[in-house]
Amino acid sequence: MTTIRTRFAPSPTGYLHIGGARTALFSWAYARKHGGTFILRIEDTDVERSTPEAVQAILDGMAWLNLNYDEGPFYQMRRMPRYKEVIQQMLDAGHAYYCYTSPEELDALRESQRARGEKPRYDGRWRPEPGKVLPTPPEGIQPVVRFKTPISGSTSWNDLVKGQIVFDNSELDDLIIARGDGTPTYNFCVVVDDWDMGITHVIRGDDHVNNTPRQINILKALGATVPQYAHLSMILGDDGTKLSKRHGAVSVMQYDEDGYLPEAVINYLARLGWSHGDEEVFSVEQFCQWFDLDHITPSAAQFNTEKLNWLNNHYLKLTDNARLAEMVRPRLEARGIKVVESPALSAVCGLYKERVATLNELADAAEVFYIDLHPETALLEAQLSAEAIPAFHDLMQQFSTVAWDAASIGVAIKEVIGKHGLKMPKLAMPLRVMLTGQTQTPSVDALVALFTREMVLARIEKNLAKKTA
RNA sequence: GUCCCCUUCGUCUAGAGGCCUAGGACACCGCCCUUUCACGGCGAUAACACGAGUUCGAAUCUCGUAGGGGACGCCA
Repeated sequence: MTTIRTRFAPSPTGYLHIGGARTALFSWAYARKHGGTFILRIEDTDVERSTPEAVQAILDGMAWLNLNYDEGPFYQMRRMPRYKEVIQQMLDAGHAYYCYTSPEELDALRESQRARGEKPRYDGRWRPEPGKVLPTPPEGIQPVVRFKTPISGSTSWNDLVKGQIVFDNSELDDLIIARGDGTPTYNFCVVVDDWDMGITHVIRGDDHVNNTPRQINILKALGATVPQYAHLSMILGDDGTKLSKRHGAVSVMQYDEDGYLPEAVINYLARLGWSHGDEEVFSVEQFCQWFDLDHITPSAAQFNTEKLNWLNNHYLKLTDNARLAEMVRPRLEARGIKVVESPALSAVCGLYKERVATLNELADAAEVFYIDLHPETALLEAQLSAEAIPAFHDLMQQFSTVAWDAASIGVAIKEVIGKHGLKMPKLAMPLRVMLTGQTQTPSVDALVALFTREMVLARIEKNLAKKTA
């Protein structure tokens, strides 16, 4: 029984987006599930568009999601000698040939084919055949190398996600495996790498389905073992359209930025296109145990931020307060807010984590504890009735001596409203506004207890003064 | 245009011929909890794209139609 070897092979032409992250996650999980090996391979043969920054962005994204690889990262640009060696072998074996057709001629060919309603494809004019007389190679043209695709028959494989897929070889043309300058092209590098690296399961995006028969044919020509393929359908944006810069095709690191927990993103992505019965919430460890290719949905899935938010809130509630504070602190500091020792940020996070979807919302909530707060006058006016003012003076009296815990504070508040014949909201609502500038807060006794006694007294006094002034 | 793929509640999905009067989750709506808003609890609305066929029986199998997506590069 051979061990499972999977790979994630992004091209470093941009950040790691959500679709790529899911592909990586599934490849990774499949290897983990079977005690196999997960390989990271950087497909950087497009010198024009590949950048070191993008490589770093991909590495960062994977690190954030905790998708660790066992081998690599391998860089295709460093494997040039190997590719050239194999190209020569194919040339020698008659599996490939030189083609002198210029890009301009190719364009013209494709255009005329399209005009006739045909599938644009190379017509095989330089393909050697028994008894066929080839044109004389023109001077001064660096030929490309084309793979000699079988002319008849069909190529098929049992896709582990989509089932049996068959392509007529007549649909495939002789693809270029080496450019005029001798550098190999994508489909060829993939084949050589998957072969050399002993990949057993190619788990990749749906957009590669059409490349698969070509790759299988090259693999066969090379006498290599054909791996198993699993093609994952794409992820659509929140609005059901293709992911793009405008909606959702953001870097996974954007989710970090936006205050999502990596475990929430992993859990969400795992459930997007894969299922284990009715299970919705599970750890990565659990996911790795359950993961299989049989339960991957073959159809495209629409990203749903609402559900991600729900999951994130779930994981936020599970996270201990100290860790939350460590994640919220830099977010507050980035806003220029100095987080002081008291009120304790961990306690603030503990009280508010029930009610927020993201770390940024947690930071929003925590902010009022550390700034010089000026509640909106109109809001205070609306909440603070004249009859409540004497009660607030009493409340300050009580607050200056009461034991500083939520229970005692609650008792003190009840005493005051009882004495003044007020309903709870008459006092609680303006108090919320004075302390936080908002009418929606956790229960008022717990809220008060979070602040220092001095802060509470100061905030009440300041707002009372404003009111009476 | 040609080839390939896809199609269950608004969304993610369960479902491998009878267990389906189609289940779960998010969202939405209602009720409860409550000192506001959340959280939580309970409940409701909501789907097998369409048409044929196979079968005693089809969301599940076959064919067709429609719609959607992908690919047709000296990009990956």
